[in-house]
Amino acid sequence: MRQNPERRTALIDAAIEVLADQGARGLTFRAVDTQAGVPIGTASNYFANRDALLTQAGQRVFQRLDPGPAVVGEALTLPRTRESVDRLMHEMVERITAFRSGYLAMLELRLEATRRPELREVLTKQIRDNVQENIDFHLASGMPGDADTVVMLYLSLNWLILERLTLPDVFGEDRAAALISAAVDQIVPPQ
Amino acid sequence: MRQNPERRTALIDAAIEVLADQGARGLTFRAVDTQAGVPIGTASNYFANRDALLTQAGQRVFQRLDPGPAVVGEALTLPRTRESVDRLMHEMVERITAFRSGYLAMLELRLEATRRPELREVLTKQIRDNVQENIDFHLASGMPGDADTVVMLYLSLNWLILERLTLPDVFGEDRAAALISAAVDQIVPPQ
DNA sequence: AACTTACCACTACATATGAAGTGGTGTCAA
DNA sequence: TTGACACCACTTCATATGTAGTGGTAAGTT
Repeated sequence: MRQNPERRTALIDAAIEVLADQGARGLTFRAVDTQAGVPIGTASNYFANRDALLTQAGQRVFQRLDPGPAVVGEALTLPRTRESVDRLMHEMVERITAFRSGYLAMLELRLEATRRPELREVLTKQIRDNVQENIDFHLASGMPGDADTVVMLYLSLNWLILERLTLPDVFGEDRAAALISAAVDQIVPPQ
Repeated sequence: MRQNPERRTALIDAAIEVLADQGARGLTFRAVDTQAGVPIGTASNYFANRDALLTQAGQRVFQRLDPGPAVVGEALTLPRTRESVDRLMHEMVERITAFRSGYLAMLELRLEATRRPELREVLTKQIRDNVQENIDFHLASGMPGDADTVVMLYLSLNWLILERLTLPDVFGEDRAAALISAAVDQIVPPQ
């Protein structure tokens, strides 16, 4: 098992692209090698088997989806209004939508998780923590709404993103943007 | 190309199971033959290629998810209250969740649609019509809420189902059920 | 400066899996 | 007897995996 961390990360990122492009079943050592532009056999030297590749890709997607301290810090300076929530939700959806391959890879992994208990555990923990973080942050920020509000936004906006990334013409570009605001309007309680 | 319609339907239903079990990439003629319990080569005699199998599976899932006149008729006898909406949503989620393989197959097809324009068109039309039917039905039923209400329920409950079917332990069984009601509470306007 | 050790990139091979398609045979019914 | 279908076998092709082996480079040692 090789150690070089940059190369390792590059391979995992390549794996994410492969997942998005070709699906979970298309994720092979060779496909990752090709995507990463490294010689055949390299990925095989870095990961014991496909499972390792899958779980590490799952973790990496979350790592890359993390908004980072800049965004979080900025959010805390906003007034505690529904308008601020609206703005934050737009930002979040755009940020996630922009990482198309990551989101699609995540969906592939979810489906793969129905067949692989180990992967399922890893993903369950990640998602659970992620939801909880969102709830904690929302409550700490003093924005209007409770834990259920956050969960509802999580549910509806996730499917909205899925819809945009898989069947963009179901709702058009504009309608999808309007639906973000509609979600906030309906879900976040008046102050 | 063979004609026998029962056998054809049986093969498409087998394809749905294969999609759910093994993913889009696992959908091969042989896998369908095996799943359907027919001799190798049969599916190949009924469908010109994989694309035909995929698109027909997509249509079939919707066909099988259709609630049927009994449910629709009953819904129209309900009082026009938020409680009725709550009940209908529970029914719908249960009905869809019960057809696990169909829903998972649908998700596989969505992801596959990112790579296949033809499939994408078919699915886009199906989903669009489906959403529109839901809106029309809701408005015709006189239940509280407008078109946006229906869309929001569509978004949030779909992701809730996805969560239950792929990572059931993120929200437990009970919490998931409670979230259906929470969605209705937050999204359907007071009367 | 020469030697040693460890790590890594890359290549190549042995093996396995499984898919597609086609053509042929048997069977039943009109 | 002719046509449609079910079933089966064989060929061809494509692609995966895991591992062994080769050579290069960098760092530390004597």
